Amino acid sequence: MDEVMIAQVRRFNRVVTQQVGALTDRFLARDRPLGESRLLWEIGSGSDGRDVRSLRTALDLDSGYVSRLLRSLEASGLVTTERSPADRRVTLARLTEAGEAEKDVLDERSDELATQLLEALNEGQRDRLVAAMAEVERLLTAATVRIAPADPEDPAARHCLRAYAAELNERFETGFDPGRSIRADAADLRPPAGLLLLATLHEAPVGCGALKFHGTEPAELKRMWVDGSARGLGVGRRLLAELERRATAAGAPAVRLETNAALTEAIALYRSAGYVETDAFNDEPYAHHWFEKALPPG
Amino acid sequence: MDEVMIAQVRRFNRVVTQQVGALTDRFLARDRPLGESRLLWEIGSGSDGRDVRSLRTALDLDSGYVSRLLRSLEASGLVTTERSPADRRVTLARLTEAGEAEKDVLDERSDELATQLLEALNEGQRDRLVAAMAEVERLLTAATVRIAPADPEDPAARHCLRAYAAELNERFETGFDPGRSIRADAADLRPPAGLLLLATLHEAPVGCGALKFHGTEPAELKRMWVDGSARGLGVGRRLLAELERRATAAGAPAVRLETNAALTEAIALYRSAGYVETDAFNDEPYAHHWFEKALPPG
DNA sequence: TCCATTCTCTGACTCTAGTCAGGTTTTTCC
DNA sequence: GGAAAAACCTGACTAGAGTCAGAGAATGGA
Repeated sequence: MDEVMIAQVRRFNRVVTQQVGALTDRFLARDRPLGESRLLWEIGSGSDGRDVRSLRTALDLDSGYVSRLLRSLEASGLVTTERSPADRRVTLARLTEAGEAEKDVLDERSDELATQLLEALNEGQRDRLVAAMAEVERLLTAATVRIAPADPEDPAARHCLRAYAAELNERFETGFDPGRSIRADAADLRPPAGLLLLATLHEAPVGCGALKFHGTEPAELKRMWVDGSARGLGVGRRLLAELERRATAAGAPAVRLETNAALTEAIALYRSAGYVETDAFNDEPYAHHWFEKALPPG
Repeated sequence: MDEVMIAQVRRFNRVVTQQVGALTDRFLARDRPLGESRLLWEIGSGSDGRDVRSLRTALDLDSGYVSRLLRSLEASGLVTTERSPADRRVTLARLTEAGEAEKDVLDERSDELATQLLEALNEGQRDRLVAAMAEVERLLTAATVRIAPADPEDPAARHCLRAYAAELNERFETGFDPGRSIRADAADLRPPAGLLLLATLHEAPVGCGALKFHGTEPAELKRMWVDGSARGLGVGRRLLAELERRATAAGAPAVRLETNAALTEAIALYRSAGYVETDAFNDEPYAHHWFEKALPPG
């Protein structure tokens, strides 16, 4: 890695944590511990109440700690809690009117902070700053996406596979019925028969991709999907590259896939990654295009 | 201010402080309180020792607190302190060999963190991230520069005025002797005769600019200077705009200035800000060009 | 010389943040 | 139905971060 780049990243980290980080904290904490403000903010204005479990994972806090913070917010009249009717073990937290007002104040202060930052700049600088911030945010998010194998029965993986099917059903002119399509069960996507890669951002699943191995025959690419919120971050490309690496490692001479004409971005991705359209190598009813890419010998 | 911009800045703040801030802290604190690591880092590798006072202002910490942190670092053998020979009230802190080694470890971890961030991206994304980070850093720094009037005898102002003279002396072919130039004493740059604006980044002075008023005659622009470290941030332009605003407020119909041909960036700035070259209106020996700009009636 | 100021240190605190080990109530799975 | 797991809560702690008042030594200015 280039030293100049590393130095730039470090300088950025220092400047940003000092200027933005410190300010943000100072603005958020107003006569109240920072933890409480953050929790207040995170509970947000959902009318249904936010379950404590999701608060814990979102803020990465100890369950006892969150419980105590909630008690304290309740004591100040900013939050109410109740047990969920659906599962009476889980607690739902909800902002009171005073809590909403307090959150609005935090919002305002946050806006104020941002405005103050922008005000010192002229219009051209402002535009460039905002554009650069968007770029940094996007790429930092992209850099945070982790790709790792997962079991197809794992809840996060199942979420992705369901979302995949739902999206196909929405986008295909004919809809999509998994029963009519060539099957790829959990067992097919689990080593040694195949494998499934999961892309996660923080703890949330944002994409997947799978392989079915066929010994010394080409491996089949399956279940490529990226969540809408994570598109444009290069997740698909990274999944594809990692799948190819693993196919090579498993001894496959090539990767094959079939796809539907409605999936234009996917097709563009395959082409730009070096996949070449070939004759149909199976009778998948939903497919319009078949692609193949030779792998370097592993 | 545009709502979209504000929203982007806020999103940036959230994402970046979470990802960068949290990581940085985690990396810096290794079996040692974060405060100590930060202090260790800030003391740095100067062979002369760092005076405790400057550490306090740099980290914005209570004097008692810093003292305690230093004791603790001393106890771990990472730092030595001694009284300054010049002023035996001030303490100088210096890293021991073990302290240097520890700082190197922190450096390495910081590099590692940056590398890890970049590694998840492909080459194109990496280049774009680094470029955007540089832009954000630069503009964030620019936005942090504050411009305010100051007394010409104030230490920070004197620093700027000295630096101004030193730079002219260096850049003018003939050198610069303030005695031969038209005078602008402290009294001339203090209301109501005139005024001095100071640009500061955090607490450090990085630029200045002054006006001498002449009743209903054009005001004279004097002592425009920007520190090398702050060039390219639009500080000069902001100083100029603010001086014009204040000249208008003081009832001046125009602003005039003379300048030397060696100061090419300054001349470019004046032209692009709407200044027009005129005949010589004084006999300043160091001047090659005279400019004037009409002000809107205040 | 003497008085105000500067610089640092110490002691005595407070508060926030966070951890850990149970314990209770529900729910789920077999 | 019963055991295991999940979700949350409480109590008891620890450590870090920081504040404040005051003391002592050195310095600078009148």
